[in-house]
Amino acid sequence: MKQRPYHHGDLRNTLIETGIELINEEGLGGFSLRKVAAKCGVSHAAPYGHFKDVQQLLAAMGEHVTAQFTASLQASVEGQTEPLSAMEKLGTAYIAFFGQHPAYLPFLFFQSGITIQVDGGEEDAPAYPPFAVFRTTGCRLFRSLGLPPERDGQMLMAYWSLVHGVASLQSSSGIRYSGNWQEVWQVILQSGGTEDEINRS
Amino acid sequence: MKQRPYHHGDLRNTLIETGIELINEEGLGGFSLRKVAAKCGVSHAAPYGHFKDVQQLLAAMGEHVTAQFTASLQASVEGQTEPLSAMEKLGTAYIAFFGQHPAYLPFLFFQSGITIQVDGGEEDAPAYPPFAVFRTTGCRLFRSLGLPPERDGQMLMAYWSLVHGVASLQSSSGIRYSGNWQEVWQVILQSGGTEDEINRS
DNA sequence: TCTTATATCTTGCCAGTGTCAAGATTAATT
DNA sequence: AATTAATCTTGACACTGGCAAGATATAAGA
Repeated sequence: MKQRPYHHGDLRNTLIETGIELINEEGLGGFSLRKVAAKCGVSHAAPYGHFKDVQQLLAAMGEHVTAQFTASLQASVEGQTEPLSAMEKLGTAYIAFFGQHPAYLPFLFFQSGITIQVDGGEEDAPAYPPFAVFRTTGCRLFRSLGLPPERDGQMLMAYWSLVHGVASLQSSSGIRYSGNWQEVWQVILQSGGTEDEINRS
Repeated sequence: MKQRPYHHGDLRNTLIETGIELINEEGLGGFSLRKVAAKCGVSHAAPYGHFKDVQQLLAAMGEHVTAQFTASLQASVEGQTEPLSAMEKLGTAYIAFFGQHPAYLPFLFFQSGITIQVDGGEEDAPAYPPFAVFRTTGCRLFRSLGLPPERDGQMLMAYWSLVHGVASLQSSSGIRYSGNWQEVWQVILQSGGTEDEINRS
């Protein structure tokens, strides 16, 4: 039996992955730095060599999960030729992701210190990766529907907010809605396909 | 100087209100049972006479805040004769509430153990009070637009999800969207006003 | 009124948490 | 080989939620 060497070798990454495992197993409330350290077979203060804070570990975990989230969204639209179908698949994937990982929503959006940066006009900060998938897929749809590009921002934020709201309401509180969610967020997609006048201020 | 009597007199309610104050001052992360107790001028174990858990205190606080929330929504539609305008005002009030109390969204929807019960068809459990305002206001609008009542569920959940999503994205992560939010959630309201065919499954 | 019982609050304690400081151990560099 | 730097451990501190036992005030019964 070879016991672990004094130096772990790749503790930083192991902490991140083990921390994510812990959140999936015990939820966000069951997370603690000392549990993660113990799960890695390391003393309770070892993480402080790699993260100055518990918040910093959570932020690193958040980035890791966000990358998986982005990849999941990307995969959902890969190879979709029909723009409307792609947008629907994207919404489904968004909600399914948080349905399969109930702890991720409070974790990603309230605990991990990740900041969501949508295109802010003049400030050219890197966009929030999941939103970039929305923008790519959405703009493709809007062009195919002949919508003016000026409305892209509105439509994107509307669809994103709607999908995010569905995910939140489903994931957070034990919401019971007997209807079909898919029909719900198709409401907004149908709205884009019509030629309603937009002459209210 | 009259020091407080041994028996507080109304500790249960004071704990609830002081706990809400604490959350508003220090955020959800800064909340602790002992801080609340100290703020009430009472020992750290006194709350256990009124709540078996910290979760139970949080739940009671959540109900209290939910009541305020409901009142705020109700006030926003009071006296509104135009159905569309009422629905817009309702959405604005929903988002404004969490904009003014940034700590309430994670608190209400992830921490406090309140359960959100939407009309579940056969089970006649009490509906989530804020949603009841949505239903009243929404159905009034949908009737005035001549929409079939079968679509009420979809439309209500869509609008609620959208507004909730906007509130979440705004309140949770430091989201930066340079556009006009009001235009965003009008997208979905406009969708109801048209006669698009609904013959997709 | 005096005693008893009940509700309420306090003190003291425990395990668990995040965080820091000091020391121990190993890897890297010269 | 000797020194330096990186990494991990141990021990401590203040804070947290929760429990048990005792103190105190109110209510009820004689």
